Amino acid sequence: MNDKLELDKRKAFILATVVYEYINTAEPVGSVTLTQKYNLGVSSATIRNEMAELEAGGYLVQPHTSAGRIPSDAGYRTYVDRLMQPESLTKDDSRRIRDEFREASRELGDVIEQTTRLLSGLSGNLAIAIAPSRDSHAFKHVQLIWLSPRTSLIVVVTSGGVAAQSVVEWSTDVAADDLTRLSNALNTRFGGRVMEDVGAPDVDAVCAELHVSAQIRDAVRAAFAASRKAGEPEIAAAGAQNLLDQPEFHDLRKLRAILRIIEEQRTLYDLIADELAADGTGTDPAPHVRIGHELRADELSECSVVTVPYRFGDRGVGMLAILGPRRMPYGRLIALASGTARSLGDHLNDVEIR
Amino acid sequence: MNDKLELDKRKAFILATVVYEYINTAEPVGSVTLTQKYNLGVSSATIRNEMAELEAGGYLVQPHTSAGRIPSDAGYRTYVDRLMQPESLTKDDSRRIRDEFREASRELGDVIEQTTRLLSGLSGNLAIAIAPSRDSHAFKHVQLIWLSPRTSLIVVVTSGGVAAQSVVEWSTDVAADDLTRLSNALNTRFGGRVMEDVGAPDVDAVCAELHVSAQIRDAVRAAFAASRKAGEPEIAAAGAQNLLDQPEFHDLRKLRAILRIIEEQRTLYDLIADELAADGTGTDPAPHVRIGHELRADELSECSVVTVPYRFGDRGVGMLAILGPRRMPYGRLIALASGTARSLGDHLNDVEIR
DNA sequence: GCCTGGCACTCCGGAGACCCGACTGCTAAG
DNA sequence: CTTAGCAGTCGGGTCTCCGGAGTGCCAGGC
Repeated sequence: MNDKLELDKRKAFILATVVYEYINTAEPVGSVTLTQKYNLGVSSATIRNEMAELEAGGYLVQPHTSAGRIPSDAGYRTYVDRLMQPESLTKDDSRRIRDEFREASRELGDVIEQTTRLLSGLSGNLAIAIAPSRDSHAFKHVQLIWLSPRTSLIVVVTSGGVAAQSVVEWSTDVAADDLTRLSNALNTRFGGRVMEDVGAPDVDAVCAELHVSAQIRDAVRAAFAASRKAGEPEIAAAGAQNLLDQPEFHDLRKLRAILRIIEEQRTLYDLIADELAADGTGTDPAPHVRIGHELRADELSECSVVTVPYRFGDRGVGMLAILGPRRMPYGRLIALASGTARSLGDHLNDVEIR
Repeated sequence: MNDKLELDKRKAFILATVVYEYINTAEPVGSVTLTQKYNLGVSSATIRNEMAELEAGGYLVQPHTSAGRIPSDAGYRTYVDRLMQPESLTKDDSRRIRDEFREASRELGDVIEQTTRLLSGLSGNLAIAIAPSRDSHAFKHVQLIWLSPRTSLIVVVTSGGVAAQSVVEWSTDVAADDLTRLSNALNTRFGGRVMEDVGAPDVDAVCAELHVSAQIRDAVRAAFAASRKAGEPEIAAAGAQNLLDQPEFHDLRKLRAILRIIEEQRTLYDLIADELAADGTGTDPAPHVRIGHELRADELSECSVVTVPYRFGDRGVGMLAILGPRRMPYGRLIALASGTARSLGDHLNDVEIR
């Protein structure tokens, strides 16, 4: 393999055309097809020579002798990075996106799910969304609310919104005043802190000062523990059945592997999360494409993923992704993902989200 | 078809054996196989005659001439209702169920999901769970909490727990006293009501009495709307990839149809919800089996579903289900579903669930 | 030196042809 | 009522064959 192979204008055009044709037909493309469908001004023999060189350069591969060529990972990569012309949203698509978000839910989890359904429908592939993590949020407020002598409500609020709330039942009567005093003490003590810094010992200290019963102390502890756990990533996926249409997934073994990955949210999350980390603060919400082995997962060696981050106010950065066969219409999917991410961000930031 | 065909002892045994054998092998079963593997005391010719009668009676069908027989819906039905011997949980299974719930989450949604993963793993089929609906819950408490001059927290509590909470931002300063007064007024007004009876007009009336700003009124309205919407059914499914192992789903068209149903939670819910309604208050948590066309969905004509209700304190009745090919090990799956439902119910009722 | 027409070669995949095996239904006899 | 035996049916696996698509290479032309 000669990695240094420079692509002259004609080679570039041929490569682009092969990729384009293969994406549309799912059939290996040969030199004659090329000369017939696209006017290249040269004969098929010349194309053959060029294609042989492109194969030597690692951009194309032959499934078997006497078949046409299909793009390699590197071929797709070059296509996406340098040859493809960017597309913008069609009128129809952007209208459908707008309409969808016009009546979107106000519940973060619901919005995420709805977005994946939308994006999988538009793209005809599997769509994935992860919600911004609520890590590193500032403590804002805690309140113990008297409901009845034997029941109370505990609410913990962080900069990310209400992080935990629960109704608890006491075995003995509790006075409203005591709850208020405890609330105030906790608030002064924890004000300005980050959630990670509020541990069980801190809660215990305050409770001890006020001679609060063990029962109440445990309940408060649990509430804080839950509010820290609320930072767990939320993730949604939709459109798995779309993948069945693609001939590359007609093989049951491959299909099974993919389905397993989709159901294991952990793997799915990891798949996209490194992109999140790489993106850092995500000042530019640029779409990223990872192709085949770049995904570093054997089961996904025939897949590509388009990811695009979106920003949700002070809650951080979330991620939208489309997973499909390597042979995907990159231009269109990038436009769709970007457009959807933008609308999703707008929706989240405009509307009061719970 | 002669529906009145009475099954004498031998016919019953043959039918049971055919179903059993087909469940285990997935191959149409013929008369010779039967005589060889099970000692019936008669020759294969006799079995052939009997099987022909069973086919005439509608219990068996032949995929094509010169193939063995497979059970019809009616055949499975008879097997499940009258011929099959009930199984109980194996030691191993019940241990795994117990272990799983020992460290189960305290979040209802999480528990539901975890349960489907457990049940799909144990059963090797698709597992579905729906959480008890929170419909018809009693209003308990509403509280507007002062966080800062420009931000407040609104919490609505129903008999089902915290139904809605949100942090709202005001465009003008708000006094803590006003919030307390409004909270008290709302509580006295709505105390003892059912959530369905608390509409926007009621909220408006109280707000008007106290001359509360439109901004606050709208926020309270939204909180109540959200808390009514919290009654929406929660549903989870896991184990779709298990279905790929079954030869009946190797046909891509069928597979696609099934996957679509699984992803459309609405359909999935409907599929199981009528069972919920039929079960009523569910005093006896008996498992139900629906076979093939009994499911009233063409896509599922080759599937069966085992459902079993579980009770969650005063929140109502939820449902656990296993969906798989008609050719499923009914005895084992019924035992698994029942056992899991029991443990799930115990867990939910013992632990303080948020 | 690059392009092109032509030719020989390769290989996949679909269409038949074929046979084997697994059943059944039926009949006649015990 | 049961049984052995037999003829008939049908699906599915295997084998062969052939056409089509495509390649690589070579020799000649611009």
